[in-house]
Amino acid sequence: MPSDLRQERDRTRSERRRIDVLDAAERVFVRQGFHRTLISDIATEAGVGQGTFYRHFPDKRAVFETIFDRLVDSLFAEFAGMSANLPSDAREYRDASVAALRRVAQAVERNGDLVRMILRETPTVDHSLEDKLASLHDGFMMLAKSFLDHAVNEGFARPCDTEIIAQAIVGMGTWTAHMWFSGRAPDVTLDHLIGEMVDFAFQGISAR
Amino acid sequence: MPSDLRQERDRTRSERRRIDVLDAAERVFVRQGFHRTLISDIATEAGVGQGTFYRHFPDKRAVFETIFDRLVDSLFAEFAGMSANLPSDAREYRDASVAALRRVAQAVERNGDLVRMILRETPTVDHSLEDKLASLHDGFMMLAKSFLDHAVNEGFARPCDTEIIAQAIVGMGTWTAHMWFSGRAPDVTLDHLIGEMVDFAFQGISAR
Amino acid sequence: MPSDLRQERDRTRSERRRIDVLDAAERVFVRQGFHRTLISDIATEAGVGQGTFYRHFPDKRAVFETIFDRLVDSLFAEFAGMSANLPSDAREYRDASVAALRRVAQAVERNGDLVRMILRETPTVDHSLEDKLASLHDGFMMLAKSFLDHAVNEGFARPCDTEIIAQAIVGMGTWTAHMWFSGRAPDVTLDHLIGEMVDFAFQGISAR
Amino acid sequence: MPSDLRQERDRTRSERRRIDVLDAAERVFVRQGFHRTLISDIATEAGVGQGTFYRHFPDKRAVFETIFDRLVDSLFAEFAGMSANLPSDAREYRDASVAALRRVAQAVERNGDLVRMILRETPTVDHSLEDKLASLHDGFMMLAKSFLDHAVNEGFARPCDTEIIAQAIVGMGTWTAHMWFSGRAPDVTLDHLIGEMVDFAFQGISAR
DNA sequence: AATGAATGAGGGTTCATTCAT
DNA sequence: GATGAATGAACCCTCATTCAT
Repeated sequence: MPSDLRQERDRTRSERRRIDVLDAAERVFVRQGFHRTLISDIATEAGVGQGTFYRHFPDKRAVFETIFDRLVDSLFAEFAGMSANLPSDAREYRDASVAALRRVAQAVERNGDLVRMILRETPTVDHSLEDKLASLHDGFMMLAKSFLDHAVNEGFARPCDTEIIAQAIVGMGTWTAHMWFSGRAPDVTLDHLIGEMVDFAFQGISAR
Repeated sequence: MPSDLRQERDRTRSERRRIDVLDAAERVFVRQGFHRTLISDIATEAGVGQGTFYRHFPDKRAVFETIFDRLVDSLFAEFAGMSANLPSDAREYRDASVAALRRVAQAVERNGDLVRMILRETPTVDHSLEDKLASLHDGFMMLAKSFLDHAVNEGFARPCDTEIIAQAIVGMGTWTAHMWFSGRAPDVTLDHLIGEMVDFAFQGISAR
Repeated sequence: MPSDLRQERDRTRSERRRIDVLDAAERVFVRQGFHRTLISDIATEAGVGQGTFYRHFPDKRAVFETIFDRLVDSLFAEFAGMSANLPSDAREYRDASVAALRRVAQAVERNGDLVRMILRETPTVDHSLEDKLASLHDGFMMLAKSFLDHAVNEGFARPCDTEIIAQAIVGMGTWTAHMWFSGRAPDVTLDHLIGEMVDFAFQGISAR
Repeated sequence: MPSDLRQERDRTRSERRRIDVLDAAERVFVRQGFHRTLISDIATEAGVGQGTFYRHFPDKRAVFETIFDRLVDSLFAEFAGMSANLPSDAREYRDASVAALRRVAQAVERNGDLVRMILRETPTVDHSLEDKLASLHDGFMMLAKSFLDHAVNEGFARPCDTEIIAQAIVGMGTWTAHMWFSGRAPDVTLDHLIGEMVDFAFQGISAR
C-alpha cells in the first residue's frame, strides 16, 4: 500500500523538521540565552516560518526542555558502558577516576557551550526545570556517593560523610567545567587539570 | 534659612524611599526571579506608584545591579577584619579555614535566598553583569590561592597547581552553599558540613 | 513553483495594506493634526490592529514623512509636462502664468485639506522635516526666479532683484492657497482670484 | 495700615513671578517648540518648582495663549500712532508704505524668533488658537484693504478686488518676514528688501 | 506661597500566538 | 503541512497634575 509508504515518508520529513527546529533553537539559546530569544529568532535560524515552530512545539519552554533532555540523554549514554567493574584498590580507584573524568570531559567538550548554556539558563526558565536540573545533580551525586561508599567499605578511602563529600566533588567538577568552557580556567592542558583535581580529591592539600 | 533644613529632610526621605524600592525589588527578585519580575510588581511590593520606581532607578537592570553591589559590599565588609595574621602551621591553617568558613556561612546565612538568587539570575541578566560576577569569583579564587601559596611556601601544604586547586575549592564552596541554601543539602548541622569539607580539602578521601 | 506566486500575492497584499494604513493616517492627520494623532487612531481608522501599523512603519513620524513625500511627488508629477516652451512676450508670459496657476490650483484642489495639513504640521514635527519643507519652498522659488530672470532678460519685465520678488510671489501664492483651502478666502471664483493675483503681480496696484 | 502694603508687595512679587514663568516659557517654546516642551522644562528654565507653574497658569496651552496675546498687544502698540493721516497722492502712499514696513520690521526684529515660533506653532496647538491667529491675519488684511480702498478711491491706485490684493500683500509680507527671520532670505539689507517689495507691490514686474 | 516627590493614566512598542491562504 | 501577516494583550516608560510639607 503506497499510502503507508507516504505516511512513513511524511513522518520522517516531519521528524527531520522537528530536529531542524530543535538544533536551530539550541544554537540561538547558546548565542543569546533563553530570555533574549524570540520564537521568530528560532524560526529564522531554522529557516522555517513561525507557524512551523508551533506545529512542533507548544512554546519556547518546551523546546528548551527538549534540548535539556536531549543533552542529558546523550551524557548518560556516554556513561552507559562505564561503571562496569568497580576498582579493588586505591591505585585502581584513582585510575578509574581519571578515566571517568576524561571520558566526561571529552563528552562535554564537543558541546561545551551547550552545557554552559544549560547550566546558566535552566534555573531561570522555570521552577520545574530548576528541579529537573537539581535531580540531575542529585543523580551525579548519588553516583559519586556510591563510588565513594564502595571505596570506604573496601578500606582504601577513609570513613567520612560520603554524601557531603560526593556533593562537594560534584560541585567542584561542575564548577571547574563551567570555568573551563568559559575560557576562564587557567591555561593548562585538560590532562593536567584532571590530574591536579584527582590528586586534590585523593590527598587534599596537606603535605604528606 | 529653613530651606536647607527642608532639602536635608527631603534628601533623607528620598533616600529612604529608594531603599524601600530596593528592598522590595530584592524580595520580588528572590520570589520570582529577574525575568518574571515586572516593574509594576516591584512598585506594588514597595507600596509606591510605578512613577516612583522610575524616580529612583532607570530600569529593572539598574535595580538588580544595585542589589548585586550592595550584597557584594556587605560580604566584603564581613571579610574586612579577617585575614589579619596568616597561620604558621598546618593545625592553625586548618583552624583558620574552619573559622573563615563559619564566618562566611553566617554572613551568607542571614540572606541565603538573596545569595542564591544572585548566583542564579545574574548570568542571565546581562553580559556585563555576568562578567562582574565572574570577577567576583576570580577575587575569591585569588584570595584562596594566596592562602594556598602561603601554605605551600611554609611547607605545610604539598606543592601543587595552586590556581587550579583554589578554583576547585571556591567551586566546591559556592556549590555547597548553593545546595545548603536551597535546602537540598544533606540534613546535618552547618558545623558538621564545614568540618567534613575542611577535612576533605586537607586530607582528601584517601585512607591514611 | 507555486511559492513564487504566493510570494507575489503576499507582496501585493502587503503593499495594499501599507497604502491602506498610509491613507488612514493621512485622513487622521488632516482631521486631528500630527500631535493629536495616536498610533491607535491610525490603526482604528485603517481598520487594522496596532501591530499591523508597526509592520509597515517604524513610527508616526515615518508615516508622516511618507505622506509628505507622496504629496510632493504627486505635485511634481503635475508640473512635469509644464515648463515646455518659455514665453516670448509679455502677453504670452501672462497667459502662461495664469495657465500655470490654474493647473497648480487644480492639482492642489483635489486634496486641499492635505496640503493645508502638510503646510501647517510639517514645521512642528521635526527639524529635518522643517528643512525638507524649506527646500521645497526653495525649489518653487528657484522655478519662479528662473521664469522671472527670463522675462527680465527678454525685456518684458523690469529689472529687479528677482530672488526677492520670486520669494514674494511664492509666499503670496502659498498664502493665498492656504486661505482659499481654509475657506477663509473672499467668496469669488478661482478664476477671478487667479486673474486678480496675476494682474497684481504684473502691474502692481498703481493706476496706469 | 501695614497689611495693605504687604498685600501690595505680595501681589507685586507674585506678578513678577508670573512674568518670570512667562518669559521662561517663551524662551523654551522658541527653543523647542510647543509640543516638545514639558511643564518641567518651563519650571526649570524659570528657576521655580513645577507647583509654582500651576499657581500661575492652568496648563501649557494657557501660557502659550498668554504669550501669543502679549505679542499681539505689543505689535498693536507699535501700530498705535501710525495710521494718523492718510496719504493724498501716490508718492506719499508709497512713502507711507515704506515707513510702515520699516516700523513693523523693526518691531518684529527685536523678537523675530518669537514671531517665527508663534507663526509656526500656533496652528498646531489648538483649533481656537488657530482661529485667533486667523483673525489676526484678517485684521491685518482689513487694515491693508482699507489703505488700498482709500488709494483706489483717491485715484492713485487702479481699481481692483482690494480684498484679494490685500490678502496677497499680507501673505507676501508675512511669508517674507518668516524667511527673513529664519535666515533663509536672500542676503541683502532690510531696506533693500523693503524697497524691492514695495516697488513690486506698486508696479508689479512689468516693464513700464 | 513654594516646592518637588509622588502618582497613575495614557500612549508607544513588542512579540507570542493564531489563522487565512 | 507550511507560511508569515495580522493581532492585541501586556508591559515599559513618560509626564501632567496633585498635594503634603
